[in-house]
Amino acid sequence: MRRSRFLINTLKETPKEAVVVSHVLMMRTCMIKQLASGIYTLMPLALRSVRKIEAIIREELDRAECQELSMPMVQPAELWTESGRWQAYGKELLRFKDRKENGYCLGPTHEEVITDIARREIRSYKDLPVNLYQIQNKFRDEIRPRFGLMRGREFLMKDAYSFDVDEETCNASYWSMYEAYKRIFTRCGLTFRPVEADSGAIGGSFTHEFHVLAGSGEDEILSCNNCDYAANVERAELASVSAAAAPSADATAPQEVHTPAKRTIEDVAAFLETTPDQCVKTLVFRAGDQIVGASLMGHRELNEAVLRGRLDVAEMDLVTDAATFEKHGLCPGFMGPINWPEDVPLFVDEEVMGRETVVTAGNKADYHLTGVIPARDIKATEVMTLRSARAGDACPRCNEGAYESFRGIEVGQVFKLGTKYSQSMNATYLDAEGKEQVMVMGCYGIGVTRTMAAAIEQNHDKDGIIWPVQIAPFHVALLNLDVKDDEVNEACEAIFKGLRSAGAEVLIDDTPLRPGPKFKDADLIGLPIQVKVGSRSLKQGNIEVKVRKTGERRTVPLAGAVEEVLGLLNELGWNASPGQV
RNA sequence: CGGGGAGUAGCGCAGCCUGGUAGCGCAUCUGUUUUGGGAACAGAGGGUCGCAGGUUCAAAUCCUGUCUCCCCGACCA
Repeated sequence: MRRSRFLINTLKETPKEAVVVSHVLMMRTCMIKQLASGIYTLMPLALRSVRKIEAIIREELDRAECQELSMPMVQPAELWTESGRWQAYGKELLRFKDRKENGYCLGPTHEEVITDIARREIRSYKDLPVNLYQIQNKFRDEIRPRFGLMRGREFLMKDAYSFDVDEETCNASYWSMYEAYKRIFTRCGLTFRPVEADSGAIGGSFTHEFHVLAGSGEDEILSCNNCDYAANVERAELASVSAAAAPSADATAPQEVHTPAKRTIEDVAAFLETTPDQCVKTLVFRAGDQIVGASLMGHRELNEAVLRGRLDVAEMDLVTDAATFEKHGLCPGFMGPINWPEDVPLFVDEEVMGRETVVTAGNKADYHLTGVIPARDIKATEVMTLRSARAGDACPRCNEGAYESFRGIEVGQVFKLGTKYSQSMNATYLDAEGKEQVMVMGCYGIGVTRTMAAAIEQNHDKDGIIWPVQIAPFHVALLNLDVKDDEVNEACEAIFKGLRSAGAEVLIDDTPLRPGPKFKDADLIGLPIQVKVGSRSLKQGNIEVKVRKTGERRTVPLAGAVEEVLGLLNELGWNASPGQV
């Protein structure tokens, strides 16, 4: 493709609405154009990369014996009423009516449609298992679309659905997809982690999320450095802490210490010449119409979701108003589990009870207590796991490793659905005894456009994108530095044809710009290999090759240029056969 | 939905307070000179100032309403 014929207007300046790197770089390279909030046109450059990702997905799913189909994006309300989601899905489901006043929605996902297909077409256990997938635009009316393609309202998704005769074969389908996903993201040239996730409302099932690791990721992931366990920090399990032994009868009582104006854990710890992990902090929340306290060690963060779940409330806020503190005799900045007001339930993290002695506040202005023995002194309404896991915590699975922390972008999820939809929509088959059975389902999603955004989040530098070769829009940027020089033009043409006949995709910069802007643009667009042909080095019979990722430059004879580039592309993983990954 | 910010040329911005009919940089087009890490000069095109009312002799500017976009939070496959 000739740059002079390719629709791409790069920007020197960053459009002000873009705040994350993938959004900025996609705007600057003319990959996407915003039409409305969370709704984008994929320009030719972006679409080429999307097609590469799709091709990898198709190859790997075909290998896993999945079948591609295409379902309508517009779906009738009746199907959603049948599954119960017309009510349950909420405002994220974009609904509308046709001229006959019939209800429709734009598909945010396709469980209803695929289950309808399955119940019509699959009648016998001999027809199972089946795995059907599509790659299609989805629409979800997100509360707050943001970050370009990272969280759009309309986005390209691969969604697959498996149907099995029972739990056991469903598990096999699930793990087959899990393995396919690992191959897909590996082949996309991405660094990722499969992460255990919470099955949420659908009890008894299991699910994994696939996260591309990137510092800008929205999710924090904890991963064991010894075994395979990895989980979103919100639901990472913790090794339980056993309570400390009861103290001897003659153990000393807590000592009251004057700590004027030392309100934060850091201040108190510093003042008392100790560390936050020796001090107990206590927070007070309003959950509905009740006030509750929560105590945990000072270096910990409270897992609010756990406390909300325990209290069975959807919302919970930190208490900040003086009136409430006063009403319960609480002293902000000096709240502790000792002398705790009886009318306020107090939940204490088990880690606190595992300590022999701790420092706490004493519910008295400007005073803390040292030498508090939790087993003797703290009267908890309930001891439970309130703390969030964090890097360094022992792994609860293997009991040998410790957690490491990563930031990740969720690009895929595999989910064992069980019979949620097959039950409600009556998707059944006849087993070998002629008895009617409910199919067992799984669903499997990959955010294709989000994967592309995540690839950029993970692979860029200050100059621009650094495309993994497998999903790069083109493989080579061929820069003609002197379009008025016939020899340079001929050399470019020869390299262009040579690379193309070897299967490499080349974007040849044949514009009459000066070399400087061409170099800047090539770095910005970030194709894996740059080939620079100019009259200066061509006089010596040479051209220059640069590897975008490493910055390495080689001067090579024109005659060997094509071979050199192909070699470098292969080193970068181009044409790696699927079996090698 | 709560809080904050912004809509003026394709992009980035100034002008608004103090009303007088729109400007700068980049980009685009023409020409000349340049040509290996975002060139210089000369010229040109392009904007109903988000939209609708109102005040006024006169509105980008003041007032009212409204729409859109972005950020933080809540929420979320």
